[in-house]
Amino acid sequence: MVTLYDVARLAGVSTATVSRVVHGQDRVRDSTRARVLEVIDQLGYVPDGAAQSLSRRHKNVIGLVCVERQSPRQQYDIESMSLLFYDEILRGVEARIRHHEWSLLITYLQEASDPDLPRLLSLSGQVDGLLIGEGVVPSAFLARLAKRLPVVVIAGDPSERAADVVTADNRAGSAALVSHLIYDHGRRRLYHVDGPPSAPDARERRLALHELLGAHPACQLLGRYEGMFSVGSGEEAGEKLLAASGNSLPDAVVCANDQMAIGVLQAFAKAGVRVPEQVAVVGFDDIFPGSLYDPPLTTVHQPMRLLGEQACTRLLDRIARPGLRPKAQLLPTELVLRSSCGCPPGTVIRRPVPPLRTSRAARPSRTTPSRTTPPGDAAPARRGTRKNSDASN
Amino acid sequence: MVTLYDVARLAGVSTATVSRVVHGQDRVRDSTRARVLEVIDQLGYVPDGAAQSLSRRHKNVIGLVCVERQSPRQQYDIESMSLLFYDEILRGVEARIRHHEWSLLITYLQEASDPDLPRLLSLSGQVDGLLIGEGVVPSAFLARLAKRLPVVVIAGDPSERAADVVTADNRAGSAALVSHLIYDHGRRRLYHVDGPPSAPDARERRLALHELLGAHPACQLLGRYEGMFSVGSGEEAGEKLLAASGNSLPDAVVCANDQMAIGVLQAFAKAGVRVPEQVAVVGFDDIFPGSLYDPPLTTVHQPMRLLGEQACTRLLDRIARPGLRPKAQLLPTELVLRSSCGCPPGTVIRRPVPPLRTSRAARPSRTTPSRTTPPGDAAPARRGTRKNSDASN
DNA sequence: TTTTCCAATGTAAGCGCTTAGACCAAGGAT
DNA sequence: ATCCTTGGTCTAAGCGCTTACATTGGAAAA
Repeated sequence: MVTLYDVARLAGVSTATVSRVVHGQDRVRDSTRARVLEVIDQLGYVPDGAAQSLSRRHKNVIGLVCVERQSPRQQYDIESMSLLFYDEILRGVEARIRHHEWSLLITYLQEASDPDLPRLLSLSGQVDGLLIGEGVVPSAFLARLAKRLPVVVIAGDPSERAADVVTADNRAGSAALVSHLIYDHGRRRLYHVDGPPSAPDARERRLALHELLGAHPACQLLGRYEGMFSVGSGEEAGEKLLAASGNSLPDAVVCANDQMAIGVLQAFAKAGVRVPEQVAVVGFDDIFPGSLYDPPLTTVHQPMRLLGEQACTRLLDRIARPGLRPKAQLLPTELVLRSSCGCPPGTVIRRPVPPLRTSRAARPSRTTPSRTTPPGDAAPARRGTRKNSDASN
Repeated sequence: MVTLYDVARLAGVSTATVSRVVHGQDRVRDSTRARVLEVIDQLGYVPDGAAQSLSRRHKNVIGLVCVERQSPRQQYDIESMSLLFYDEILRGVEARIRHHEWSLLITYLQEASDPDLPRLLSLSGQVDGLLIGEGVVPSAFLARLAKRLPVVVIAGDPSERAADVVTADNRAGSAALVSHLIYDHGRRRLYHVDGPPSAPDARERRLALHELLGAHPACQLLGRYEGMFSVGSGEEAGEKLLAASGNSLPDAVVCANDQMAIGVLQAFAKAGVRVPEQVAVVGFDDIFPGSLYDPPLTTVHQPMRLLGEQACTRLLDRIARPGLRPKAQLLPTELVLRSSCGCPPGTVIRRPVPPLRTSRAARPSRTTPSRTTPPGDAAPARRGTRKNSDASN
């Protein structure tokens, strides 16, 4: 291994000078610089990152932790689309750091499996800051991590207080989508394919649905299935629903994400149920394949790439200036109207979703909230175009 | 920051003892261990990765470099599916290192843009080994890198000698697909939508096509379009073809990858050309959305995840035992028959592609080869099921 | 000429960790 | 009683780099 010393010796200068040449900024005589540069090139010297990190007091590396839900089953399957989420986030993060001299350390964790937490801990020794996807890491553990280094959670629970959170405005998005179903299409009898209880985004979406339902006595929730965000569980939900409801189908099936909506679509197709004529089906997230199904899926676009970018920006900021207080940042979503909701075939409308008027209600004090917002507050809210919305700080 | 010294002092032992406790293996009296562990927990001590890397003589980090073709245009577009490739590779790599204590540093580079090479170089100072996607990094530079640390190229030119290469058997896959078109569907007049000249995989695929064509005088190549692997360029290829060929369409369009095949499909759909009745269209790679188009795309499955896994395995191996000589490893592909090739609607057949009999011809001595294999050697070859095939070493 | 000043360069003290080798009891063998 | 072991622990020398501070040798100022 070629070290700084080797270069210094061969160039007949001190290590300090070589270091200065390598980093360019300091004043070094041109002739000296040229000589050193030549030796560097000749020897193929590259500074050792570990030594640099140790000497400066930071590593210039941030960690991205992707918490996968459940165990990965099939290999190359539509199931793995849940990872699509992280791929996009990754893209955003990468775009953000590309031109700064930061590196990205990436790790995938199984959902909250205990043996993984130590991995997270040791990871925290290798980076200057941590980006954690999904709010699945226990809050207590998060607090412990956040004490050591800046942490920002992506798509986590916006009421998390230990660390920064950057997440889509799930509540507003869900409200807009359900409003569309109720007001624009007159769908009254809804069925809910929910996500796992541990998922904070599913919770926000569910809350919005319930609020809207509460505000409209004419509407009713026919039932609920607790899925796991996978296509398979969506299919099961569809089959169960079909078996249970005989010939009185609901007007619409509201799914907590696109994968499950696709599963429902598949179950319906298999049973010969026509969508949206007999039932509307809507999802959430706007994953790419959703537009390719028949009928194309109506959904809410979650700005995943932007999520990654913003989270990264925030993290870099916190690393640069420690001592900031954690805050939650809500990114606006977009209603994506295609035809599975009842809109005419060929429809492709993207409609920005403004923050809810009572967005403060999205951040209840501490405990898991249950219907904190009084009914009637969750009106469609489809004017204005304010862009970002900080819930605090 | 809490250091080893802090722990040692508080526990009343030496740093050596603390270190031994942290790493578990050495003999430490139980009572001592317990005391140290307690202090560690109380202080929330986590070893500093940089210091560890410096002290042991390795970092336990491997780098994954994804070389993106062209500049990323649209945001959330089907175009970005080229990245799908890396997402799968990433998955494979991650799966491989998950249970060993390695970390993954990931970097995206613009195709061979000069200012990026220094980034690669400095990256090489932060890792123990490098995985480089696509054979787009200039071979000379690769050699320079490989002198410093183990490097394995994923999906690169199998004739590369400076570094290890792990790649799909593009030639065999392409041969199998074209044979299917010619023999099973009697398509004689072909049109080729090729990839960029810099892409080694496109070259292998092209070579197989030409060999087959050369072996069958009854078949002819009606034309060729040089695309850039994007949907857009595929669309353009389709339009150009339509404009040029009037009402004498080719029997089949062979595309160098799925994105372009999808583009062609879209152009044909727009013009009312029926696939596969009027023209067959086939792709390569088996990206996920291909199965969702109408008609579902016939293609060759490239084991991207496996590629990542194997490449990683090889890299780890080389890191463990330096001094191995670089070798190229060819991974088997799979023919994926759906209906865009002329197979009846609903067809879904996956057929393993055995290595070509003359697989040695796939590794010409040094220079860019041109038709090294004598015509007639590229027969359909559809028996046998040998699994892996090393072209050398 | 002497003094002053400053650009250019060198010296050396860490950064936090690992680990070879030294040291020390406490048995066990002789 | 003396000499070896040997398990448990400590000492201290690095790992390769950065950087505060010291040094040096002109050029400018006096």
